[in-house]
Amino acid sequence: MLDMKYLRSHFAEVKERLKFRGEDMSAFEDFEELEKKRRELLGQTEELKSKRNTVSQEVARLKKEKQDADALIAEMREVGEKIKELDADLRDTEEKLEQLMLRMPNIPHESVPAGDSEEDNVEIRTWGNVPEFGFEAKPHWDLATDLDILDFERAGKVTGSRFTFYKGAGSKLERALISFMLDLHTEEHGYTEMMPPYMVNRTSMTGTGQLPKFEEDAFRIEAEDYFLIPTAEVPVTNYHRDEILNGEDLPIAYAAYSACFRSEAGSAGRDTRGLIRQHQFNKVEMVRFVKPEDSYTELEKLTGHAEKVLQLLGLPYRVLDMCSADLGFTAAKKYDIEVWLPSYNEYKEISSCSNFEGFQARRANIRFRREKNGKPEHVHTLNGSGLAIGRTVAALLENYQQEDGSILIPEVLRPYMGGKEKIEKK
RNA sequence: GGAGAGCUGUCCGAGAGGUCGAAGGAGCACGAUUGGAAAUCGUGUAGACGGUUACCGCUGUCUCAAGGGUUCGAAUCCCUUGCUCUCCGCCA
Repeated sequence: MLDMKYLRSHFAEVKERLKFRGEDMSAFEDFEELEKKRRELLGQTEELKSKRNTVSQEVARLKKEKQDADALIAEMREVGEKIKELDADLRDTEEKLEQLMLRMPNIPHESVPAGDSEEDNVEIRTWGNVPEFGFEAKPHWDLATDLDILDFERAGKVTGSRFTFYKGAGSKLERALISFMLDLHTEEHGYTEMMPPYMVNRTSMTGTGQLPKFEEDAFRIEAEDYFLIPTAEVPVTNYHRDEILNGEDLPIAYAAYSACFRSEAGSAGRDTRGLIRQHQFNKVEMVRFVKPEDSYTELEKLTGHAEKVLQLLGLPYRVLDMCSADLGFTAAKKYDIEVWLPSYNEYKEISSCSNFEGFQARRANIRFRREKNGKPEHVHTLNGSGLAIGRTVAALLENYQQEDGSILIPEVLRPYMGGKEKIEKK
């Protein structure tokens, strides 16, 4: 959510910035009028309440002195009715204003490149060498099925499409990657490990920006009105919802493993094979709560932490600076990290590192105090995948495949794989 | 799932229709005292949203789990929801 006071005084400017990201502003045209109406109603009702308060004290005094207060009480009864009316009107106006605000996307940072589509994202660096195979390389779904380490078919029977069973060395590899990434982030990068709930309530989903606009992307538990988390970002960011943090404790950094659930509404027909687009996948997520003035250096740091995982795994990747059209609803600035995927013969997103500035902090009411008795300010929040595990498995299988269909295990993972050097057919 | 108890400020805890943003402690901050500390004493110690303002500030409204209701007036009475605790049942 944007800052209401800022919006009030810079509405024209904000409109320009949001048009820059391709947002249709017609839905927000009512903002100024609603905002003005809100303040008018607030002024009126507060004035009456003030009157009621003073007169009520007067009534108390008269009664104490055994004097007649009936006239005042009658008068206040009317005032009470009027207040009730105004309050109802005010509530209605505030509700409309809030709904509007909750659907207004974040303002892009000035460094965000202009663009109309994902074509305009800017590649800012690449790392590693794209492998060249002296044989016909296979996609990971074929490799994995041959090795009997993934079973998409039976998952289809047991649940439905876009699910999988990990099996044997495949399951162990998934587990190894989770442990490896968590250990790296906690031991080398200073994160505190966390395992969050996989279901959250509506308030949490609204806090991080998945709701109200993107409800169809999430799985919902109807009986409780809970949502399966699409990413650990949701529970972990909301961990500090409605809190005032101690400025000295910032930055606060959490690394959380969780399963993630996405309905993939609107993705029918895309990436139908393999691990790339599943309804359920594992991910290690990094979340940072920082001071506003630090958030852009923090974003570089966070992105570096995600890149480090790929470097240690020896997987070639590139980093993209997301253009104005591809920023997503909540981010002010976003880098995507894409790993090389031989089966696609291109780079494919494996991590997304974002600076939300105060956008989530305002929604979720996460603040901090610089000094003991200082005024609370909103923190800036950031998060990034470090990394999506399923896609990492896909990349490992494809990039480390051998001619005989076996998979070489990168050195850093071997301690987590019982010392095993390769995955091969039994 | 059944029965019961509770939810007040950073924490503990009073409060039972008007004088309550809320007694009293503790904690914390600052000051006095001290060679320094402990102890002691003094002072201070919410947030949101408006108005006003160059700034310090001043001022109004709201907030005692959340939302609604009764009343001239609600922390206090009523209703709904959430959460916590105890006992029973079921259970990884």
